[in-house]
Amino acid sequence: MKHSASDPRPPMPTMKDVAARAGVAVSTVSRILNASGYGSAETRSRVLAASSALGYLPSLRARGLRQSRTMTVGVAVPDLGNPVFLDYVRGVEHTAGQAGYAVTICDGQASVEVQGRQFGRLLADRVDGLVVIPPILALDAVEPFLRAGVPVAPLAELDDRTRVRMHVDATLPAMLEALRLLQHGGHERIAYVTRRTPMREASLLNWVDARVYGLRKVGFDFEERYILRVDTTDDCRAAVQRLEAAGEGPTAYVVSPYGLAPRLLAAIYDSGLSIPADVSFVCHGDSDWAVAHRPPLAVIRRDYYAQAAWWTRELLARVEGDPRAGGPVPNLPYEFVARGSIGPVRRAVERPSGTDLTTRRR
Amino acid sequence: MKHSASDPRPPMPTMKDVAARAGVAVSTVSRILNASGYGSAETRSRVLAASSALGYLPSLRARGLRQSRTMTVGVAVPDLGNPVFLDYVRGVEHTAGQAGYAVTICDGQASVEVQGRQFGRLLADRVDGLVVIPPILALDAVEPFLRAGVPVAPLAELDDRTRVRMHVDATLPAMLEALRLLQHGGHERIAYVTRRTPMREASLLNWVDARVYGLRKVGFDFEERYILRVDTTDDCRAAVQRLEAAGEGPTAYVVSPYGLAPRLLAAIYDSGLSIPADVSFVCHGDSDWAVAHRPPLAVIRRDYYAQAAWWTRELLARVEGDPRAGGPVPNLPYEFVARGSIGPVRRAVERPSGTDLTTRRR
DNA sequence: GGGCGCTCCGCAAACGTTTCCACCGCGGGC
DNA sequence: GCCCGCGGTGGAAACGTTTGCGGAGCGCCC
Repeated sequence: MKHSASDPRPPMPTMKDVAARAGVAVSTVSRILNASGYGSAETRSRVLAASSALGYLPSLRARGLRQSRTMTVGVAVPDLGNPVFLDYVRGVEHTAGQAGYAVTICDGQASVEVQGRQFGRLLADRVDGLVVIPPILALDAVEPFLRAGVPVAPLAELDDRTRVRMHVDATLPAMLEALRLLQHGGHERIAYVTRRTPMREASLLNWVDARVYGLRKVGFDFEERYILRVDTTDDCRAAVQRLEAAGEGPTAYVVSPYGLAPRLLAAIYDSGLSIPADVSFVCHGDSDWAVAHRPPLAVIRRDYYAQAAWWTRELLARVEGDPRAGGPVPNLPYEFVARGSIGPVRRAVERPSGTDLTTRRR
Repeated sequence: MKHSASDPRPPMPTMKDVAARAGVAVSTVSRILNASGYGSAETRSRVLAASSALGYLPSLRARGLRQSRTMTVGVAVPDLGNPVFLDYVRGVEHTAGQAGYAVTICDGQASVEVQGRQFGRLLADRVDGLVVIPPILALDAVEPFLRAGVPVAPLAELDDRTRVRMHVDATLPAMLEALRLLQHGGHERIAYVTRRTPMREASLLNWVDARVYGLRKVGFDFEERYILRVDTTDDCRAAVQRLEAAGEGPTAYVVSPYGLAPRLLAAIYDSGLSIPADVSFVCHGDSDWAVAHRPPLAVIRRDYYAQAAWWTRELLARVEGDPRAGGPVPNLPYEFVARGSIGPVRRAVERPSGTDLTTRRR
């Protein structure tokens, strides 16, 4: 596969060109451009002049080939569509950038295959390290990094026995706080809303329900019928209406993945319910939209930026060969923010189940 | 700057290793791994076996160095925080991926400097092409690409005379449609809400106000006092309250950059106004949140995915040396979606200006 | 005055690929 | 029987850097 005949693309100037123009050897150019105080003032200025005159830009490929290090780390996010992950990415970008590393963003697009391909590319590109934001989709594709000795910061614990990932979910205390507040307000029928089709199929038990299990361990248990697994807005509508029709509508909803919040919200409204009079509402992930909502939505939020920053520092330490233990993951700030969408239970009149709930708006 | 002493990182297997293990020359390995039908069945299987046994992965840096092409295109987005840009990115990712190209995402983080650095890196990395999503922040940093003959798809027209960018904003007809509907509903005091600090300072006139000017050309003119330039939620509150206090509150708001919609919404509610009874509301960029809102928000949306896909195809055609004119940018679908947030003007009673508008919620 | 160290610089070897060229054996057409 | 072509393979050059090594020039101390 060659270029078409018409290919007058002027090749970029190389170090040899600079050397020729300045009348020195390439090695001299290299050293002057890289080392800080090298060469006589005269040659240095000549080289610098030649370099900028030609618009010279060193080839990172050649450099990376020669040196072992590429000064690049990858960050793999499951799905850029979720703003939560953007916070992570920014955390990685900033701390890595500050340390002089470039960052390659890999958007997994919620697909195991896509992320797998990206991992392969990252490794083939010889990145110095990799930050993987949970949930890790292509878990198997992480292995080659470890074998090649490339440091990986999974932001999670890899359970070596089962090869599945247990996420270090520090939001549990905040969730518990929210649930306690709800219970205190008299709520008993609390629904937990999560994805139906998890991003990574195999991890259904370990990721999607991690919070449910985690909460069970610390003393809070959702009723099985109040665990709603939904994807689309229609799913939400169906789930809500089914419960309402059965006369056992929840008095509060806790929704887990960020993207589900607006969908469930629409479903609740479409069922004729109002917040917080009929149902209370808590979701994960703060945003301007949550604040702009009326009533403002109570949220559970966490400083993902700081979390990513910490892990990135830990990763870079390993990259630089400093095997400092790093210690346990620091307790990063999480927060439950109570807002107007939470109120005391008030389901005085159970509406007749025959009520028309199927009113759709366009 | 060397590695620390402890650096037992096992080097990744190279093609030489594979060759040695299979008992052939490196050139043979290369050809077998790349060309489709090469070599005797016997050697081929031996090489393949050796390759996978060693977990061999070709070094893209070396390959890119040897060949002129890197099979990589960059996509530069001004700010990943805006979901609109995510659609663009996905469009580029998919079409480029389908053509066998890898995509490097560059998040400009709404900063001229950051994007400038990223452009430099992209060029130093010798990408085959670059898709830049408007607004282009580091316009000057595009120049080196052109000089180096690297194709660039700016998704916009570059005005060679002034070196500033005129964005091809096909949403104008949709905006006009929305405005006509508002006017038809009796609205006369229509506010236009946009950023105060544009991402790229120099392009204030050319980007931020492009829509205002564009509309003026087709016959719609905003009053100057109704052009609101805001950044934060507090800005929004101040702007709204100032107009309200002066007794000249707008009866409709049209908000331009995506991120501003929820902030202005909060400001409107905080001023005690309700939608659409007091004011109508239209914003750019559809989302689940806009639909979940009550009333649902009218939006102006466009198929950015398709737009990005078209430009990517055009770019790749140039990369492959096919200088097909490509013709004019196809008319990509845009849409004005009228929803409940738009209603007829009804400001029967002008509320007394002494009303307490400063009620804040936490 | 000779050796020594220091600065400035050039040569050449790597890094891991791809690819041009040459070599070899072999079958087929003349 | 000879030559040509061809499939299979190896050797080596090249891509653009970095870097170890060594040579040249020069000042300085003993």
